[in-house]
Amino acid sequence: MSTYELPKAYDFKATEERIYAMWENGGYFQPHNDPNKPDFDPNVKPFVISIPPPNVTGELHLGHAMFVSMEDLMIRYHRMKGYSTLWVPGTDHAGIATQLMVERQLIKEGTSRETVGREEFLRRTWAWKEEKGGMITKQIRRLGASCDWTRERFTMDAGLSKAVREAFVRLYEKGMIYRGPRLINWSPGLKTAVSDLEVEYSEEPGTLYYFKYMLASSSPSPLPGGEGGRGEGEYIPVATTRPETILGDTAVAVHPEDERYQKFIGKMVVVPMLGREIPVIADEYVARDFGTGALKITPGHDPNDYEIGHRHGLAIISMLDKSARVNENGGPYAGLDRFEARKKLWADMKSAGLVIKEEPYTLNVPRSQRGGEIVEPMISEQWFVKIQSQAEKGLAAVKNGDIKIVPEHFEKVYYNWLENIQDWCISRQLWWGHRIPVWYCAECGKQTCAREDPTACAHCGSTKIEQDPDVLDTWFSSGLWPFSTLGWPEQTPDLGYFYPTSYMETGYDILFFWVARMIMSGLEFTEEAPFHTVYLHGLIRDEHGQKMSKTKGNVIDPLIVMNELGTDALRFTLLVGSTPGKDSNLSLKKVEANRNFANKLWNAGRFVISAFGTLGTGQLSGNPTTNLPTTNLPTTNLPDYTLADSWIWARAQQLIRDVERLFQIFQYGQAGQMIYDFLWSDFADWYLEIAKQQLAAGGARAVSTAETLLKVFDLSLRLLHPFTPFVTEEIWGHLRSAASQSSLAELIKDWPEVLMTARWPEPRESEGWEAGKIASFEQIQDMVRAIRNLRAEKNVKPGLKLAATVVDASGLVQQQAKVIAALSNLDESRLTILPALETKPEGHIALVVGAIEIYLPLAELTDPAEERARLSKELAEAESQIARLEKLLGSDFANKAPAAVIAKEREKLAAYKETAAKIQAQL
RNA sequence: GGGCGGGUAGCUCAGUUGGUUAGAGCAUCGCGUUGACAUCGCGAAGGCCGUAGGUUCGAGUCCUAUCCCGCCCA
Repeated sequence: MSTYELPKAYDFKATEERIYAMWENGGYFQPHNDPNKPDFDPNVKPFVISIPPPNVTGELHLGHAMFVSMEDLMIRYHRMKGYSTLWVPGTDHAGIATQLMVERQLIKEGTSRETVGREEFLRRTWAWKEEKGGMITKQIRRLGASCDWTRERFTMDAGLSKAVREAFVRLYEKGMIYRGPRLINWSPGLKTAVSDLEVEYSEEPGTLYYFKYMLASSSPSPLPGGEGGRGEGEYIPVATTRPETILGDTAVAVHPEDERYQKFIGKMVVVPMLGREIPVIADEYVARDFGTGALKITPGHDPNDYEIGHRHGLAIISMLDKSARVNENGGPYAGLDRFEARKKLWADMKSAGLVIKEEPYTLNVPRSQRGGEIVEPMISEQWFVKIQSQAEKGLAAVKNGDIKIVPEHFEKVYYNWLENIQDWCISRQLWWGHRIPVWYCAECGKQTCAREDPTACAHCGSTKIEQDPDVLDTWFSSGLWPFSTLGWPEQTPDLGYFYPTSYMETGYDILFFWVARMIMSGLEFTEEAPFHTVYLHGLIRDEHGQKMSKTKGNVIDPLIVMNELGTDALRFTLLVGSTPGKDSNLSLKKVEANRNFANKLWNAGRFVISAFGTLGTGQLSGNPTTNLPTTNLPTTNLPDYTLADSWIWARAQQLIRDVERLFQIFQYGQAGQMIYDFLWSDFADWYLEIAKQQLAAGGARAVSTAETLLKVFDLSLRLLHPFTPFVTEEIWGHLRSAASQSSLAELIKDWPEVLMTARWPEPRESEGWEAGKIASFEQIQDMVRAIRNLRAEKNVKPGLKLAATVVDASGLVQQQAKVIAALSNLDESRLTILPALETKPEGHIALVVGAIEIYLPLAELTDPAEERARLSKELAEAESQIARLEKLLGSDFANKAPAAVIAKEREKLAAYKETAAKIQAQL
């Protein structure tokens, strides 16, 4: 057997890239059962996730790191369970973001989008995409993502574009798409419409302006002429936060029951500075206690006013152009920017005596999600999807359980949104995106909407047709993602087998933007829910819970973290630090701790591997499978498994059950924590230390120990692999090859080539012996801890091996003497174990652990009074526990609690009683 | 205004069918480096689980009220 040497520390830099290439080149990311291949078996269950496509312009941030880690975990787990697993990767063309990026480049070159023209602009955008677009997917690879890159998609690919076209045409033909002038959110800088969801509202300090709406009939005005008077005469006081919109007012509204203003209803008032006369109307929408209780109505520039305008048949005046400058309807203010107009108009009104007062007010300013400029509600000709019927189906799918949302409380959020949904504005005045497939005829004026580009009008046959210049909202194509990526509208083998997909995993921040729209589109176009489970993760914040932002300077770059601490450390931190749907705070300290965990694992692996080298050509204990001894029963001609062997095995089985249970309820973080604790606190801290002894014993004992090390470590690595794929794969590979060169080769003969396709450890029922072994081992742990504790307290030199006398009638200590001696640094040759002891040995300090008494020759280190105090304190503690438990067991608890719970408490009581009695005897 | 989430150790957080001395990481304090690991080991200290009621044999966990903090929608 050759010696197997590994470096002292895990070197992730030398590992990750190599392992990833090995996986990808080995074809392991592709589903093992592929409907495009001849040996396809339709009975194998698929497990499918479509990646939330990042912006093709994007650079990796922690949000990406989070979803990649989470989805990769889900995927790897299912792959190991034997599902034919497919994770479809891809990117999104990100209309606005990408267009802006290319435009910026053009401006740098001293030209512009308009100058080069649409065709050239698109050519440049594609060129940019080809050159730089792969960056984000390379970065996703660094995270260890096991997605099938051979199936990578882009929303502007021919296939996906065809899907978008098909979807649009179908909706159009069903009458579910319409075009018309509506009040929409206009982004004046980008000069495009944006949807309601793309507007964010921020509270900002502003001003509430109070002014006079003069009554038109309140004659005679001291100054003749229709200039709105000089502020003397009858008027309605009105307050507004946006005075410039006065130019577009078409009514003043008051509450019908407002006594102050009832008399004005039906009369006309005069628009300041313009002299237009507009009516005073009554509407219950008006809040009497806000402002002056009278509301100016600007249907062309405010969503609520738009509604009111509709109710009352008011005129709609647009007073801003596409750059948000005042247009011809603003009279003398035409040409001014909206904010300049506000100032000038207010100044003019002031000199006209129409101003009452100004007061500070907190505004809710609508800002564009992209770029942050103030969005202007405006009337504009746009395309809309009638959403009502889709929304109803989307609601039903979750309500009837076809789709489950994790965590559950987001179902309410989802309902709330769909129940109040508005038609979706899908057109964008951009060049980069899927162009709206509608042509207008110059002759008959009708629209032609077609799957293939038409050459003539479908109505009159004229060739004078022109395509709508607008493109579709990027989310329109993203909404088709789960099925368009699989080939829809073609009935491809992939679509047939892998659709509907399984989980949709993403951040809760795009529940409406994306998840809800995918559900609606899926139901609309495929008549199936596109996935059965939605798992929403939280947002990643900095270590004090602050949102990360460039301005705050608290952004953590995942690439830097991976460079410095390793991908596994980052992944494990994100996965274990998160609970479904809850934001989590990331600190580099945690990542560092998890880097240490990877190293711990590495070194545990080194130890296990080193154990193989000590074996020589011993024989195996039997049952040569990956699934470990099915029982702890001894096989012939080998010694029994030791207590430690049985304990670690029982604990490992317990862990497998726990992990499985937690995975089923999406508690991945807790599962990861349990694996961590098992590996560190049980396997490394206790079992490895004991294994050292057992290996040193040589012979059959060493063989069975090495076997247990191998099997338990193998199971642990399998469980951990979905969390930290690189380090586990690397160690497992070494484990495999070292074992293959050892006398344990038989044990690994059914291991696959790589850990990522190894079988997931299946939970099995316990066999009955476990609880006893665990309890015994825990007694040993308690003893060892008590001795270590005392040694530390008394400052016993770490190198000094103590003699000891132990009183134990159960035989456990006798049996485990070596283990106890080694772990608590006792001198085994001077360890006396007695079933009973009449008198306390001279010069010793006593420790009591349950029924076991331990005497250590440390009296000279201790003041007898101090010693009595220590024991008294312990006695008091035990007695208070006894009192507590006796009270508990004397109460209704003993009648009403389940038997098992009561029994547990009785046992505790018995143990405390025993301890108390033993301590009593010392005093 | 409507809805949702949270307040647990100095810090950041776990704690999912209520089971009876509340856990982790980091930070703090002792002690310790000849072969798995100082990216480490051994030990210690630290919490009346926001507050007040209620349900229950039993509440961090369920209910009600209340105070803070955060988010989403209008």
